[in-house]
Amino acid sequence: MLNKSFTDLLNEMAVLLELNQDNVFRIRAYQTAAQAVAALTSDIASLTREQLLEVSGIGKGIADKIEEFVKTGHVKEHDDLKEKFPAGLLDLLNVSGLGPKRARLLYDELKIDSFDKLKKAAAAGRLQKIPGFGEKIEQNILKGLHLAEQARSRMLLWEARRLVNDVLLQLRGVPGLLEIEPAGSLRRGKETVGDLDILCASRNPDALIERFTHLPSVERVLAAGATKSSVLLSGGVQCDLRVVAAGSFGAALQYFTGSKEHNVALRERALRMGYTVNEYGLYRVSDKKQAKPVAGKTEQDIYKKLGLSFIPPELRENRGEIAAAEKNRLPELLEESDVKGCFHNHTDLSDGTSSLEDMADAAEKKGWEWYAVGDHSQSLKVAGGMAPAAVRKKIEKIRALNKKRRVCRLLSASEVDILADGRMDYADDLLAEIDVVTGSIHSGFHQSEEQITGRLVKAMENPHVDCIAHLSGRLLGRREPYAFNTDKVLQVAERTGTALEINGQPDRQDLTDINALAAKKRGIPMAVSTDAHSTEQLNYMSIAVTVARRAWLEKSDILNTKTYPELLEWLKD
DNA sequence: GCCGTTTTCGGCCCGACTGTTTTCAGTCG
Repeated sequence: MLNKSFTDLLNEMAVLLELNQDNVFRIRAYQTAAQAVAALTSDIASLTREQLLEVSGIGKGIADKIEEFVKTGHVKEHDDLKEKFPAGLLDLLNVSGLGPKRARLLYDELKIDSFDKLKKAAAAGRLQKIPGFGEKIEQNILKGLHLAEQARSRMLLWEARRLVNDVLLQLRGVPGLLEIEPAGSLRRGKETVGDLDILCASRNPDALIERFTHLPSVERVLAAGATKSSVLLSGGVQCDLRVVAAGSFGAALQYFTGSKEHNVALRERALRMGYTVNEYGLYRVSDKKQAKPVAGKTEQDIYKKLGLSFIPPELRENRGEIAAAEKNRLPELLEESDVKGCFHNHTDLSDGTSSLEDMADAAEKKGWEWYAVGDHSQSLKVAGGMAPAAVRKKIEKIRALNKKRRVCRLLSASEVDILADGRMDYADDLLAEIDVVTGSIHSGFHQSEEQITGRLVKAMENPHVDCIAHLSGRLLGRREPYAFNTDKVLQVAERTGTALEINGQPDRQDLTDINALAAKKRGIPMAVSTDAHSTEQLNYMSIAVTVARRAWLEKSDILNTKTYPELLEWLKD
């Protein structure tokens, strides 16, 4: 699959073109194209020129470059640009306060092309001698340099939610506060979050900014204006606060939820309809002074005035949601309250930390109607995988427990390893006794694409395997997905009716939103799972549901929304 | 470089904050 490397190439082209001070719209076109390629599920190498040109954001120029890249592994213009600027110069753009213009100036004037040279020049006071630079900018660059060196990668959605809730709690009591809501990629439910955005409506913005910049967890104040402030929380997470009047809250929430691409498309639509939209409201273009907003108090009003049904934040990525909203054809997204149970989880019989009884109690407490209690299979020694005899004993225990339980019905489940040669880790007769069999890969990550695809296909063709867990095997920030042919695997899942899991572990989130959407298009059933290893981790269901929502999934796409009798019916099939 | 409910040419989203400057450029989101 060349898509990832080509996406990276397009993004790097955009940066290089910025340094080259190329046309800003050409630069934007490369960024848009990178987004478009990232959202494709088919390999760019497998698409015809006609198919490429159908993709919005890809025109003749980019299509040429795709063909060149597929054929030769290079793009000449990219190579030429890279030749022009030293590699270290690109790194410098990661320094906050240093954009393409200033970086270029530093390179032209002082031949600065590395963190090291930048640090020395700034410390010696040589930057402030450059026209347009001054003492403050020099100091800010030094600070930015320090931050970049201890650069924090994006945090996981789960962690971001925890951090933002902590800040919200401390701001809720500030006098004059009317509304407060997290925005940004966190509200859109992106798998990782760069920094935290919080939006408020208040009668007393000063008090809010004052409290915000003095929170105990604030390490440094980056900016503090009348309506906007940025701080660095301890641990290096940036948190931005915006304050608006109540009448603008909806417009501002829409604005700061993004995504940028969604907002650009929305504002272009607004202009075509004779409106202009900013964070304060929707205005007629003829209303030059923006005296009378047409909408602004709620997000719903903004979308309605633009002839659109309300677009849930998770869909705002400019992947066709505006066209769908126009035709009133948005999906009715899965809600966590639709979920009636979970397939994939563990107990202390393998590598979990809670007992079978405690897990079952916790599932019941979540209001679930059924719960398939799982554990690892025998090969996964590091996780205390269970031998066949232990599995049979566990099945007996579950049957006995079920006799005493009324509310949440228990089923037996197992996460069974797909071995290096594609066989399942238990014999078929045992698999037949287990209610829910989930197959997963925990070994042989470095096998070839053919081998791993073959293992997944063989597992799905086993009639006892109900579901495949964490399809790609990635761990966010730690492990790349193993090599497998997505199209082929989805094709076989469609044919065999094998379900695919959306794993809610914060560092997995696997299927990805893009693959889950591709699976939906083929009508493949999916399961949202917690993969819980303790009672608390059953709350990871919220993460799995968020991924499903980002993938446009509805109740009917998800097995967990089935009632207990419906579930038994599906398992029988 | 892309795109079309004005357009195949001429547009391309919008504003806050900061710092270096006396009206604006650069950066950021």
